[in-house]
Amino acid sequence: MSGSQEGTDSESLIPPEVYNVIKRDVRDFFQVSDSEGRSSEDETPRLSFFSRQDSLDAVFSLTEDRVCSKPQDLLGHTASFNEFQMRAQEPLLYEAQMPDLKVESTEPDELPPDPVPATTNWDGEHGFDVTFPAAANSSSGTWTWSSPLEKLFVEMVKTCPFQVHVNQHDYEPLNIRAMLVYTSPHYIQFAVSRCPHHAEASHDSNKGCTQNEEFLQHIIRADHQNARYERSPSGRYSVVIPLDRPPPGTEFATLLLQFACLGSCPGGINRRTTKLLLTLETKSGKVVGRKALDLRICACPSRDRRQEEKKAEKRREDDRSSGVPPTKRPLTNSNNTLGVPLVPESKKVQLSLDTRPHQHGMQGRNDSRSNESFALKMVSAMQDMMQLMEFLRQRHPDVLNEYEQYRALGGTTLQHK
Amino acid sequence: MSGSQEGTDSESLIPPEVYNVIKRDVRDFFQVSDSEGRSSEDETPRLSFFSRQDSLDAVFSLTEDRVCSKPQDLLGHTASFNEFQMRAQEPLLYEAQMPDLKVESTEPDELPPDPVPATTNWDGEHGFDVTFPAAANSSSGTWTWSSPLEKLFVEMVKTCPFQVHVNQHDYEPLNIRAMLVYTSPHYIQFAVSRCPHHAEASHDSNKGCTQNEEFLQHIIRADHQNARYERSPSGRYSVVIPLDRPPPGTEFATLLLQFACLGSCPGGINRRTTKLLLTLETKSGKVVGRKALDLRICACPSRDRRQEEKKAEKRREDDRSSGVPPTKRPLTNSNNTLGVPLVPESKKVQLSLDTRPHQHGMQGRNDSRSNESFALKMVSAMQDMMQLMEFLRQRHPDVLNEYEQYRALGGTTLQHK
DNA sequence: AGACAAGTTA
DNA sequence: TAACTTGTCT
Ligand SMILES: [Zn+2]
Ligand SMILES: [Zn+2]
Repeated sequence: MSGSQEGTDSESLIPPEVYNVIKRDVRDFFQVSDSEGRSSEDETPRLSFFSRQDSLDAVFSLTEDRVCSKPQDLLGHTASFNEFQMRAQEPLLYEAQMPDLKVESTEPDELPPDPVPATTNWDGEHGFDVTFPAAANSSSGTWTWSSPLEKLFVEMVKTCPFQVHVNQHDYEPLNIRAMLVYTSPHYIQFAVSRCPHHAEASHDSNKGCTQNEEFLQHIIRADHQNARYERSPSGRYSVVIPLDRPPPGTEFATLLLQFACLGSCPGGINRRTTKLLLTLETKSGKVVGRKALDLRICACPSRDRRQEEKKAEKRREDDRSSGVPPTKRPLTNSNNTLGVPLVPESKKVQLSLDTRPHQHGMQGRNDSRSNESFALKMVSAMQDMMQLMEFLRQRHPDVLNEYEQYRALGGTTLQHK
Repeated sequence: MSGSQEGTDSESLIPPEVYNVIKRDVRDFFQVSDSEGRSSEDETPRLSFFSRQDSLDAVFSLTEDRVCSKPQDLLGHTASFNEFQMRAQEPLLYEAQMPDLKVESTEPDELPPDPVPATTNWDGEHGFDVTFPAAANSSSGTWTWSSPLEKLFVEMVKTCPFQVHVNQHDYEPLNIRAMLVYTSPHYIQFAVSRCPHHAEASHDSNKGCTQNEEFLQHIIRADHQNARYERSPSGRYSVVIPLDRPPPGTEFATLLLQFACLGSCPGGINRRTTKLLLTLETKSGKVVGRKALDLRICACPSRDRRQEEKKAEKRREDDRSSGVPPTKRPLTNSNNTLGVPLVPESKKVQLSLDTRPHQHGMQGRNDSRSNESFALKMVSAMQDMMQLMEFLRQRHPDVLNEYEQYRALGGTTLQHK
């Protein structure tokens, strides 16, 4: 622990409901465990904001150090982290808040390339969108789409149909590229590939396939004659499928994909959450649209969907009872607790703390508990830190690296334990 | 289904308790599933008496065809299959019944070699035995020995101490060889090796180890300076450790072993049960003692031990309520229902059916259910078939092959579905 | 679909 | 150690 604040104090100051909501959201967002990161079988995340050594308590006291060391009566905005998580999936909202940072309206070449692929939706001028057949949905067995979760659940190596919508009037020939990425900022840097077991040429799932060494590493398979399997220089696997024109009278073309590993595969995805990244590309490879879908490859799609939807319900319940409002709250420069303006570092961000009180009223219930405002302030601070990280990840991975080194060298403010 | 007997009939003729006990024992013994063998991820057992196509019902009607087609009032001996399974672990008993087939009292060279290693205990002239420290037992956490089950439960890559007893007065230098084998007759033919995930050189469990390609395949590791890792021509991995003399005043030497895969590893052991085979060998490699221990490598040894012991208790309960006596019953030529004398085929076994009524009284409760005698007869028949298989496996694998081909060609008596 | 199995997390 | 997760069996 650093400074004057004891780690256990931070917990005692927070009402348990709020504390639990914070814990829950940090866990889900980063996919770190309560005690010591994920199992030893994992790749070590390079981005170690919540490193192996940090218990959540330690992280919390760090937050206090940075944001709350001077007692103030901050009644910050209140929102749980999952709200932020949702925001990250809403580029339009994001863009509205940060006009300097048009993520998707410009050339894709401007985006941080391969190591950290963009996962924001962008319909583009072709009106790109992906939907699923309403029929057979949620009951068929081999796959099911959850609208409330916006998440697809599929069995391994079973064909799943994607309805690809592109403006009919446009006759430029286009491709769809499909790629998997990890959802968590901890893991998004790593390429998603098949586990050693399923990548063995002798495995059943590889019978009758091109016994190409590289192909065995591809989780995504396209049921299409002209599918082209690619491996990027950074090691990411994707498959490129020519976009067939929708049949006359139909407003979409159907894309057939399979996924050749389970989300639980040891040595592979290993229970990390994933997104399916579908990008619309010109024949020359220029990205003109993007859609990122949460994807879970599992043995029992319908059971797991039911389970996750129930869990999401419980989550909303907990939000309510902890006073954290479930409504989305756009983050702007005027309501963030970090004091770091939401502009890129290249534009001369001053990194000094800004601890001015925020004037936004509490949006949850305002009950009699004396610690409430502190607790909610904590939530806000954590939330902003996470958003900052996401921002850096997307815009300035180099800064994250720098930060990392800083921590590795035992930077005074952040050092603890 | 073959012949005049419908598969479903066989079930209806058997009291449910008895039927369930049969099913239970066949499943556990062969590790076949009720419907279609094990998961598709498996090696295909060459020995397919219960093949992928055979439901248990089909197998049952087969049994009737062969043994019970002529209605007879056979009140056969009654015993569940697990009794047989236990018998297989008792070579002395075995030998007493089949004096022509001294399994362990002769040169090991006479035994069916590598592809089917012997798993019978043999203390030999050195009084070879293996025990476990009584302390720390069942509570320590990383390993626990279950006396009732005669089974060792260990965590992966945790050191477990084996107390090796050898007559003190013998000064010949000896080795211990440790090897894993599958328990089920279906799988014992396959070498046990590490799963692809854990066999990757980059895996944590291989840090600081000889990065020898072969070593990565060894599940068993010995904490001993002079341990020698071997791979047999048939692909079985074992480790040979010089047997240290017991310290003066002690009657055993301590052998330290680790196991570098879980019993559940996909692409590896894959939930099949295993035995740890410890053989006492002279320096020239002659086997002079053997001990086979049931072994489960798992993440929660104590939980799983508790669970299996509870299950064994329930099993005895079911035996009792189904009228199948839990006592061991030696099988001899005079009480087997198969009509196949228990001598090797090389000694001119006639394979004709022998359906003479057996005079052995029922040993279980003799209640009013009309189907009881038929059901118990079924139990006997199945039991004998299983013993026959075990016998063939140990003594005449070539005959099993022949039988297999016979079935593959659609042998009339056995063919079904 | 429900129950079980077995690694992981709390 | 209990609860949860998630593949597999019934
Ligand atoms: Zn896999
Ligand atoms: Zn393994």
